[in-house]
Amino acid sequence: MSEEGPGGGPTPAGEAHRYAEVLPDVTGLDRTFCYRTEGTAPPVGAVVRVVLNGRRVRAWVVGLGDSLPAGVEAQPILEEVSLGPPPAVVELARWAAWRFAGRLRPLLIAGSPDRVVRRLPPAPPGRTARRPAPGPAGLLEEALSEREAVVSLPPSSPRLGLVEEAVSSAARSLVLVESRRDVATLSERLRRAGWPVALYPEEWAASASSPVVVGTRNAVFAPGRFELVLVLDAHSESYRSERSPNFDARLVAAERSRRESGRLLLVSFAPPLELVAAGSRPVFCRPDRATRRWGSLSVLDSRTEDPAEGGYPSILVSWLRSAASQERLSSRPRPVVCILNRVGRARLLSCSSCRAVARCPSCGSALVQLDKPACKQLGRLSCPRCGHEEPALCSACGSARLRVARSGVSRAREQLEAVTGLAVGEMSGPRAEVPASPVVMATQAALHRLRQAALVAWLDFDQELLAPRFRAAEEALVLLGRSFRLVAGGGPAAPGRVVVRTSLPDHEVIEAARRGEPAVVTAREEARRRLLSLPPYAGLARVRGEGAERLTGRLPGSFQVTRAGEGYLVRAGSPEEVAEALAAALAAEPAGWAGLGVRVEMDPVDL
DNA sequence: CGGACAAGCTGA
DNA sequence: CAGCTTGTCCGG
Repeated sequence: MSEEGPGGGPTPAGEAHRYAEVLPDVTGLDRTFCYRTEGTAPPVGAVVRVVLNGRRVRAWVVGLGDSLPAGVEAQPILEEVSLGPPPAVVELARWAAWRFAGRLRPLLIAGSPDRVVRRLPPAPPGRTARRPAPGPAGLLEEALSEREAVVSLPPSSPRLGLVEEAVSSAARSLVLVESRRDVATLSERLRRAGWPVALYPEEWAASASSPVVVGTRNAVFAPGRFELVLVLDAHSESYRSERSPNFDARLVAAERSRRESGRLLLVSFAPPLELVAAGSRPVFCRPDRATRRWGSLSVLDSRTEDPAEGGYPSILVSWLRSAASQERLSSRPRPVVCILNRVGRARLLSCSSCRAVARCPSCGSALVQLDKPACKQLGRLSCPRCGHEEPALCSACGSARLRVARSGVSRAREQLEAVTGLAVGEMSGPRAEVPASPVVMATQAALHRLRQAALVAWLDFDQELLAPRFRAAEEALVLLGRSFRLVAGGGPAAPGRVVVRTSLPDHEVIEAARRGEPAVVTAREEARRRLLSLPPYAGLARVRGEGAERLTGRLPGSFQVTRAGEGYLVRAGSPEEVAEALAAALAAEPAGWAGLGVRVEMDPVDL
């Protein structure tokens, strides 16, 4: 906040405060203002209506006091509109705004009801469910005796029993899941098992007192106090907000459970280093090898295959065919899924006569060939970075004979159809329909869209293993875990198979998935990131926008600032140091966020 | 953000 | 110079 709130110090609850510090619900205005309260002051967090600069706007009460900053004349609060986040959640949101160097408003929105709530319903009677039988080998019992713990279970472990066991250990639990779909399925199952469940944010009012609250990332700002916060699929990137402030619900959950003296339980088949680094939280996993296994992983070494097979080795083709024919006999056939993480027709083209690679004349990156809906004119080349388009001709020699050096899904679909003799459908993009064909050629979007698969085959897993991002290994392991979850749908009687084609069959990601031991990856990552001073052993932030230079210029000399694309990368010993320095630099700015025009991305993922 | 108000552009 | 666009400033 760039302004002083009303003074007067802390006053006992219920006392009639004369002034309220208020944050208007106005984009681009991250300042608080003081208003007069009439009668009983609204509580901190309440949504009120005030007149600001002649317009009536909604605002949150973020503080209360009995005196005004000098030279300010306060107008009255017009009305109390709705309940909002309780004071402790407002404080949590303030912490998150600091930690992720962003504005408070989006976080208060995350913690507020989506429609007007005048009063909270009475707390429902205690749980009506039976006490569930203890889950896998007392694993959870041990984990639940810790303040914070990580539980590492195979991707296809059933989750209802686990959630029930966890939730029955606390009077009130917050369960965070990665997707809306998970909210729906998990809450429905819990209700069927007799648990009173509130969905966040739809049942905002009920979530203030319901014994179980289920929601996605924003639910970490749900009202009330929680004895237990349970985060499922804690490896999921969906816990990180992609909008500014790009808060990470896992870190906010950890902060919240510390503040509320509750427990935090993170469940994941591939716990990221950030969550387990340096023994910060004990990790519990199944003690025996057999129950730890993820499933059957077939690795195809692309270095030893016959080049004449064109990337579709005969053994793979026979697996695809037999899986497809087996599914044909089933009453609910599951698709056989091949994944190639490249959209479009061709991702790399070179000239057949002069061998020049097709590159963008303005930015230099490799030109790609996309499909019908994505490009205006079929066959033209386009630049994925700057959007430049040109005809499919070699810019060096003018030849029209371009060779596809690396194909995308749509070309791979045609090739796969030719090589297997089966009907192959295509699935790419976030809202692609699930094709009816027995075989599906897809990008990784399929891992989220499909519920089940008979087989998942990664046609070029090198691309994931060697992706130029520092979290590539962990991300690749998550992709394999998700693949195993897809093929596990057939139950123990019909175990699915995951196939990986790679030139790196001994890569630690492959080994971790084969043995069901994500710690193999974590151990390597720990060493590497320490060596390279990468998170969690450093704090990183990307600062972009007009004021980026100005803001980073105000950081103390101990901060390493480098240019990164159209922004600056700030590096220090820890994220908290970066957050603190950015907050200080911002406080020196008279107009705050609004006047400066900067966007800060804390702990960026795409580096 | 959005309104208020000022300064700049256009056309008869 | 009215009438409109564009820019800048500011909010309790």
